[in-house]
Amino acid sequence: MNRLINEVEPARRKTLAMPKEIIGHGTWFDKMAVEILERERSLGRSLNLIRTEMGITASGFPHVGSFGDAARSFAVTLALKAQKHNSELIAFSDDKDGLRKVPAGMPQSLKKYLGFPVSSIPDPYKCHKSYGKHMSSLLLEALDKCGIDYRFMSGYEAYKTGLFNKEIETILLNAERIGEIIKEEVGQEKFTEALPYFPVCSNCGRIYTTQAHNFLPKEDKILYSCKGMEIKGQWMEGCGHKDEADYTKGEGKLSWKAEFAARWKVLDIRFEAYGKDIADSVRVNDRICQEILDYTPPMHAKYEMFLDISGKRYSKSAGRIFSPQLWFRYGSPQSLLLLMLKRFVGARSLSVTDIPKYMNELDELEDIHFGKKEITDEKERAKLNGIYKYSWMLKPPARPSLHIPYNLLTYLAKVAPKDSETEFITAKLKEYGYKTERDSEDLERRIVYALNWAQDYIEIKETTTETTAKETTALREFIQTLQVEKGEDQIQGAIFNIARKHEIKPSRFFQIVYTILLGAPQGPRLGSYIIAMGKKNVTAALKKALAQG
RNA sequence: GGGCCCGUAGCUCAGCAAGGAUAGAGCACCGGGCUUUUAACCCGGGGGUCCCGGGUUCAAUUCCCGGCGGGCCCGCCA
Repeated sequence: MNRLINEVEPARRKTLAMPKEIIGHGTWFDKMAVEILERERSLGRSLNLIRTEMGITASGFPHVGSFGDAARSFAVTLALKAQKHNSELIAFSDDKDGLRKVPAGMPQSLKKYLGFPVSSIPDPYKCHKSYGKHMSSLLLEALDKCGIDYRFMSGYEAYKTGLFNKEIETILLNAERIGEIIKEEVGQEKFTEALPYFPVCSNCGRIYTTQAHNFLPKEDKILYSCKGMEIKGQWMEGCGHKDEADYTKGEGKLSWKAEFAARWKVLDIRFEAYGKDIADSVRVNDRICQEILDYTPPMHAKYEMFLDISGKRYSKSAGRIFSPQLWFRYGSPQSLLLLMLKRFVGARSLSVTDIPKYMNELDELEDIHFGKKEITDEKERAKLNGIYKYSWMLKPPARPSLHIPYNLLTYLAKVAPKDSETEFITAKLKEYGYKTERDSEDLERRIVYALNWAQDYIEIKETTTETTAKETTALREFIQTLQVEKGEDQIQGAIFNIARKHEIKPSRFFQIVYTILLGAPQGPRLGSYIIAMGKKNVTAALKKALAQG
């Protein structure tokens, strides 16, 4: 093959060396699907149903990171399906986990439930069966909104119904070796003594205060004592109770250091992505899965955490929650999916202020998808088009939508007069030549995003500005004129005339008026804006500014 | 102590997965157009040792190794 390339003239090399076939939709996910299939084939496992998995945290508010896990895993499932293999995503709720900390913004009354499994804590908002259910459903709502399809499983139910019984037994019987594996991989010695299982204390109801020290295989029982544990730098005191737990009845759960392995084997999981914060646990589980449970663990993909603008990680409990719901206030589900899917690796700073970028980028990708924008490189085109399709979870719309730059919409939203925002914006867009009658539903959604944005992030302040005596006189005259002039053009013209009459550069005079009305040195065409805003309001604002200046 | 990510235009970044021709975008800046200067929009312009050094290759911003600089994660639980 190499020789052949060398013999042809250089200009043709590319076409010969390049024509590697584009895999699937040309994205990372398609490549991953191929790798999974190759791996499964070489392992000789059945390809009838290839399962991917994600974990749902139920102990705190879901944030965009948890959402990303789901979006990426589901994209892999879709890629597998695109290659004609049956696949499904398991959404496994970690609702048997204990509450470690009361999340910021939640009632302090929850403190008494610290250490309790989140599925046995009442929902403080009273809309769900439990605290855990409330939290996990927030994420599930976001998934539904984005068209992410999954099979839901509850950890609490799984333990209760004995789904992991056999694996728990194997793990407990091999606890010593597991303790060594953990020590080898992460240097933690705790499990060389304690069993990798947390019983729920039959006396105080907490799960993280117990230590399991003996396993009685014949009776399916685990002996424990409720001695307390350090969680997130805080000592959680145990009640001192000693008892036995029956693991077949779900009277406890496996530690994460061994639970994934059990899940992978029982559910026959072939792919699971994970954030780098749990990389150690995954490594440990991979070994336990292979060496103890005799099941080759799923293929993995590791992704980075999201950072906020100051470089700190988005934390579920730090009160800086960037939730999917927050995103949907300013941007479409597809724009969030685009963020998650366009790149797999790499840390990313993320701020709400990035949303407009992704909204615009999605429009650009849509242009490529519908052939409105030319991309000469075939591979590049396939990839961008693929990302677009995955942003729609492979169900892209049949027709392109009406594209309006996000910043234009927020700009219009900012200056739109109260109570007639949509009308004002639509009228302006029409004036700029946009075909607003088309796709009015989509347009309305875009306007709502922009209005939310403007409301939350752009402060309109009527401000005063330093003016010279000449300028003050001019402003007074302008106020007078406003009482008389009726039309947009007349007002527009009057500004020029008054400025010239008082020997002020029109640009300076415009600046003054904009600053007073909008708090910014420029803005929309004033004649029409003043009409839209209402002459009374404008007059009042100008008078106020004069009085203060 | 262990591991990971990032370093591309003045700023923010894309491109890097499966290496390919003059390396892109937004913002900012400069010039022009849009019924007489302003927003939006459109057209044009300047601006880069793709962090440094090796290696692989016909070909490296892209892959590999080693530096330097910035940042993150884990080291209890999850």
